[in-house]
Amino acid sequence: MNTLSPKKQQMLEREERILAVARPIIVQDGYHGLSMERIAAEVEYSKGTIYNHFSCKEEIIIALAIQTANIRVELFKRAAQFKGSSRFRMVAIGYAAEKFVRDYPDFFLFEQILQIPSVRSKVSEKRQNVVDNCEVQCMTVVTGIVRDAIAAEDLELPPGFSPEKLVFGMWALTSGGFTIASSSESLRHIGLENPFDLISDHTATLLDGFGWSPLSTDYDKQATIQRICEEVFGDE
Amino acid sequence: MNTLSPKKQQMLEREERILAVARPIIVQDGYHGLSMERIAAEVEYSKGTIYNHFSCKEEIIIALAIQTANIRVELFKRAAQFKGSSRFRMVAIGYAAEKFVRDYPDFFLFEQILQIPSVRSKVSEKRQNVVDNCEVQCMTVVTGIVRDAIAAEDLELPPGFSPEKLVFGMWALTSGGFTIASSSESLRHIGLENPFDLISDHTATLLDGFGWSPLSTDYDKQATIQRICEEVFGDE
DNA sequence: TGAATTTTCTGACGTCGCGTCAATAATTAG
DNA sequence: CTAATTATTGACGCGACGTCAGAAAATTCA
Repeated sequence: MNTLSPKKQQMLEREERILAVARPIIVQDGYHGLSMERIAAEVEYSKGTIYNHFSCKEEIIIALAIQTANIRVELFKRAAQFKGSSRFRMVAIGYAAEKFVRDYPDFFLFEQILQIPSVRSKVSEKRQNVVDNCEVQCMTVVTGIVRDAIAAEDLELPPGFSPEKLVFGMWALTSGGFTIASSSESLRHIGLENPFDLISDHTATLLDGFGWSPLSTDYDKQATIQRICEEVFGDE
Repeated sequence: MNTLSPKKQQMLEREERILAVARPIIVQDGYHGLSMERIAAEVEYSKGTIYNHFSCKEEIIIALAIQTANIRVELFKRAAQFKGSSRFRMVAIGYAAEKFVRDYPDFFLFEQILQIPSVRSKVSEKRQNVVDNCEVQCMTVVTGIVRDAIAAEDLELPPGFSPEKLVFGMWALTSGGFTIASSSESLRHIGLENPFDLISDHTATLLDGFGWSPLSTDYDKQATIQRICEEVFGDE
């Protein structure tokens, strides 16, 4: 079942090596610093061989994004399993999102690059679907928690307001927040530090706005996060 | 005072022409479709002359962004002057933001491109400051409304929670929302249409979460927006 | 084992876009 | 009207892209 033909095995290994070489290049020197020639030189294969694996550098970038996107899915799934009320599980998701951004800041760079239409149009539909699917998986996990909350009567959504809509808001707030935090200088102009805490405060307020109990005023956030760290992610 | 030397005048005019030519190119063919050669050909000047105005294509993109960013500042300033309670003025801002995205969708493309570090590093600090400053101006306008709300006792923020922090949340939510709406396919996967209404609902809920009165449950949103359209933007 | 065949790898090649700069044309000053 | 200054041009060198004919390696078969 997991036995691949040694041929394919070797192929995959080399693919990993190419990605491993490409990652620091793009992290350090950005989109324009990454070139097929440079990868070929560093990985010590010819350009043609690299092209056998990836048809352009954008394809490499999305492959890097996929590696990391899978990790996020895992983090979200783990967070969703936190033993506690729906609202606390939501806090766990927030923590997972934050942890992900902290641990894999590169991902945001890849995502930004891949958002550009003229970049996106160069990558295979297959890989695009994989990233999209990762995002959908994450959102599905969160939607599940929203449904659980409704079932448990921790939350009542306005008529016609689907769980997906709530998740959209959370997603917009967090991804927008992380994007601003990671890129915009306007933040410091305005005297804000600690964007992560801020985002977490805002998601809490938004959920309060929906009346998702227990409200953020009724539980000890610090203690909850403490528990999440220990029980879900095994951090101290 | 507004008399520029005819030299400079002519210079400016040509700059406008270059930008006017570049805009549709990048809108249609994206970042990679835009090249100095192509601009030169279409504007019927030589490449060298184009380079006299803009030192690279990224510089042209940011110039395009600046044109549009100024419009947003104007929209926000106008919205802030809506005669009504602080909460309604906030709704007006939301409407302005939405109107801006509707009327100038290109701006998001430019912003996305300019967010990429390796692109950003190619543009002059001067122009970067101009865009940053536009963003800061917008946020300052909004912050002013928050302060007014506090002064009028429509809103009480938690201790240590500055108006700027609230604005950050609004900004994250709307810009994140618009970004997802404009790019991600995940939306339709999940069955969401009308992202604009959704964003507006979420901002309302977030403000409700802060207890900014009148709460969204206590006023007629449709009617308010109607008034805003007429009184602030003169739309029917 | 060794020749034949298939597969994989290679780097030179044509192309394109960038940014420069010496030469040329236009403008202004004297 | 000429000299000096300023503006414009496009050819040039460079680097990256993506391709492909041929070299090298691996595999098959007698």
